[in-house]
Amino acid sequence: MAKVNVEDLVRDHILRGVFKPSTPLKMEELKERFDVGYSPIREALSRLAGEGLVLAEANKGFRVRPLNRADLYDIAVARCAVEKEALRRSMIEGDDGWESEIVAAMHTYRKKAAAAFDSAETLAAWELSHDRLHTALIAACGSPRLLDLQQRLQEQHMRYRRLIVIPNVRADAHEDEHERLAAVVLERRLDEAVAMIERHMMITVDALDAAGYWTAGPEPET
Amino acid sequence: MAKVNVEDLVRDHILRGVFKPSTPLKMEELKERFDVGYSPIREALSRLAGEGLVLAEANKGFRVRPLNRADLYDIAVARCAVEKEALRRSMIEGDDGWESEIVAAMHTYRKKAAAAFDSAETLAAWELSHDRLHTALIAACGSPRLLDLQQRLQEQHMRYRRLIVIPNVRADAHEDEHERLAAVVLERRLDEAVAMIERHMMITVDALDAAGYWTAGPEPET
DNA sequence: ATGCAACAGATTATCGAAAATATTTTACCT
DNA sequence: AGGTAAAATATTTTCGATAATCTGTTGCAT
Repeated sequence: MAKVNVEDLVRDHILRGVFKPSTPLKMEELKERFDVGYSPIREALSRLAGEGLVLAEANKGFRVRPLNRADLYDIAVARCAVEKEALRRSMIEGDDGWESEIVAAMHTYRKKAAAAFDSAETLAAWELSHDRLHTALIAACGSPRLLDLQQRLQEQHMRYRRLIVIPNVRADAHEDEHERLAAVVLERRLDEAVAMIERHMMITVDALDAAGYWTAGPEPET
Repeated sequence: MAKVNVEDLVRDHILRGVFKPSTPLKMEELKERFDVGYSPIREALSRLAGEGLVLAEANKGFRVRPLNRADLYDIAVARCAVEKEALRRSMIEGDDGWESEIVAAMHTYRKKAAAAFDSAETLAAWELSHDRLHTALIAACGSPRLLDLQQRLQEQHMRYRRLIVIPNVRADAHEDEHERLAAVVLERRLDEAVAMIERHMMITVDALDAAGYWTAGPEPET
């Protein structure tokens, strides 16, 4: 069998929703499913706990981190801190290569967005191109830590974004916030870009609020 | 024997410099020293790797993360992103309780700073009060993630700060940047405070540069 | 001498049994 | 019935033996 990494495997399962929020991650079950011993599983879960996708309670094992509004809002706040600073630095330092990567990412994003609702696969492809675009924007920031933080926060955000089909993809491309954001970034209008990304971070929070998502069912806090 | 957590134990050893930068963390040795089996050690080291204090290489084990200028600078950049945003939110949301905590932290800091150079213990106490002050400033930001990130970045920063005795404690308290920073924060002069903390983040970078620290010996990059 | 392959020693990574801890069930008393 | 204690079961967590991998060394051919 191909050599696969348990951490990535579990992460994928969580992000794809195979392991649902709050689900206990039983040792026996994971051992069976991935065909590995206890040690690699515990190690992987420990790391994922540090990453924020998994919750660990002493002597009670691990479970998939639950979703709630407060946590989503917090992700947005943290992303705000990271992406604002990273974008600022990126727009100051970014060279021609950086610009062209943005143009390329934007092109892909447009294509994937157009076909987003054709199937589950094209939807996933759209999501991927979306995250890639955001990464491209800050790619020139020069800070490994900011890039890594963005990556992790994007992952955590993804689980929430998938709760609803975000009504953010318009037939008219110019209606899409990303079009305008990318344009402003490439024109190096720094303050405008930072302000835009700050608002942009709140889209999923607002969308779920507008849909009444958190009021519908009884909210599971734990 | 008291029930202790291996992760905290190893973290302390790294931060206190018992385990020096780049030192391989051998399983056998740690097993012996802490009197535990392999599993808890690997788990702890995995988490510490995610935290950034330890480096993990597949099939080559773990070692204490090395120190170099680029990494210190990156810590400063990340702290900049986190503390600027957190301070901003804290200054907007902070109530009377928050203010009084700052006054208290500042008082302690002043006392510890005055006695900082008496002994190794008082120096450590000063460091602790310093980090506590910074935490107090952003305590009202309302974001668990930003608070957690600050904590982790402070830890990572600590190893660098200890490389030199930072000539930042003046007999005249008003010369200390922290005095002015705390004052500006309490007066809610937002833009000034954010600008100050941004500069403040670079103190250790500049101090080590000024001391020629990185040019002295041959820099170990790996 | 130099390069390379096979061997030997050291170290990490994994496994599954055993110990520790939590949870559920049962039995008993008021 | 309601509540508590003890036993039984389920689950996590740790341990040390074993397997896998890396590193350095020897011996041999060029």
